[in-house]
Amino acid sequence: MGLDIIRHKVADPGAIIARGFAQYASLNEQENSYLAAQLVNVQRYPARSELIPANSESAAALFLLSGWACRARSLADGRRQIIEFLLPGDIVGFSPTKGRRALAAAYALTPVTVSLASNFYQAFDDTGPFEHFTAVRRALEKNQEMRLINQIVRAGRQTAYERLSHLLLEFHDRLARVGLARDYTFAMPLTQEILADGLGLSVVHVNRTLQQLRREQLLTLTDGIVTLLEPATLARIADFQPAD
Amino acid sequence: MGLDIIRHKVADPGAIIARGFAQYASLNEQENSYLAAQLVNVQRYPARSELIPANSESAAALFLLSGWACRARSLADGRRQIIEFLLPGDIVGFSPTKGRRALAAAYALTPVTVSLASNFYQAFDDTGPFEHFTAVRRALEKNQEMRLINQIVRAGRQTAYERLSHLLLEFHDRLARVGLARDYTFAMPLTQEILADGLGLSVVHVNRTLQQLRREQLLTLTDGIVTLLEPATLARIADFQPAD
DNA sequence: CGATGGATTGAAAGGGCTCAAAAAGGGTGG
DNA sequence: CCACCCTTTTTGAGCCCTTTCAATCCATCG
Repeated sequence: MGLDIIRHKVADPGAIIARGFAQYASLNEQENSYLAAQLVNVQRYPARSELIPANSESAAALFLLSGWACRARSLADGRRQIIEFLLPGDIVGFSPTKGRRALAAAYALTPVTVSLASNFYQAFDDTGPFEHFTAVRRALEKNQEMRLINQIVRAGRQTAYERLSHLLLEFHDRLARVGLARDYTFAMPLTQEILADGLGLSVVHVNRTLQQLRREQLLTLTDGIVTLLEPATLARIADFQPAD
Repeated sequence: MGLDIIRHKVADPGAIIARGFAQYASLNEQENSYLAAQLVNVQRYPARSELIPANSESAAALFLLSGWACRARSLADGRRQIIEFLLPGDIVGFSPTKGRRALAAAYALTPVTVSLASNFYQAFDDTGPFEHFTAVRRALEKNQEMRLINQIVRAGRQTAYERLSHLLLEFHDRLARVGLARDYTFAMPLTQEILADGLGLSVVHVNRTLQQLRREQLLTLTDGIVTLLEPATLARIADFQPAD
């Protein structure tokens, strides 16, 4: 198998969703089969495609089976800010739970495969028939809020060096939870321009900051594969605390 | 009355909560009286006090009747980032809805009066007995997420000049909704240091940026009273779009 | 009246940006 | 397998927005 796991070549693409859910509640048989049934409608989108338009309303959920996506907002003059990154196992446009109205557009950053689960959010309501989904929904909401808060702190008060370290630690933490990291190595299929839009930096500065981290032997990044060589040092630099 | 409204001297302090709720759903009599009953336990806290510790769990809601608060996170070396500002009418620590665990500490920025509503969140659940509260909860969650997103875009991609304009427009928008602005004039009881922590800037630069905005006749700010003289121009500068 | 917190100003340094161009990859068609 | 094109990464240089460090000013208050 080798790098297969890291490169996200998994036999059953739906397994990643189940693995994600299982972190927060152990589902019963009924719930597991409902979940599996929701994942059958698989679709592919190319990089850069808009998965969910801003201000759109929908009761459907998009489970991200493979590939990376983001929610982003652009200013009138073209500056773009990525609000949050969405990784395999995440739900794209999870926010529709609230008012069912996307507050920012979601885009594919790489080619992605998603499962379109229409009306899934109904099952997620407290009033839904599945007792354990509420716990999962709350956990996902909490994770999302934590991501937004981290993004604010990074952009508001950290240097480029700290920001980049922090974001990479976050990626590792999130991927490791769904089994997409081996030790401290994981795939990060993002261009430096995308990183820049996520960090609130210029591409050039992302490049130079990455080089600094490499020069200091804190990490390697080649061919889209990141290895955090000194995770403890990076965590200290970035003031990083993993979600519980 | 004059400036009384702006200075937040209102006869019935609980009215501001009802006004806030009424924006999102028209409550029935039962709901209104439940809400009123929740507001009787009024408490005062001085500026700088910690209203909700980070990582604390609670099913109680704090209705902010008067004064301003924030959620904030500090880095190990003392740098502080305000995640979001909480204005009169807001619910402090609203996030406990999710997992009932505060992700960031909440602090009073001025002396505040709050109503402590224990177990209020139960009434907010979809399973609660009050049919209109779900709509309100969703609207509040949406507003909060929008605030976090705005904070990210400001800090990540806007200049100091744009950031400050944007934040002041947001304050106006939010205060106007609960009747705490007259035209484009409102009270903003924040020091420049607090603004700096909210904007991800240094105090000195906030000061200079404010002076620039004043010099250009875009606003006035004296004695904690802001007047946006050219709201349309400010909105264009800041790429501001009010919540629907 | 000294003490204190906040606003303001000046000067200098620096982190990060812009502009520009060169390398390095990665496909694609011939 | 090479030529060509387009994207991405890397470098260099200069600039500027923002920060830091220090004072000073100002109002409030015990």
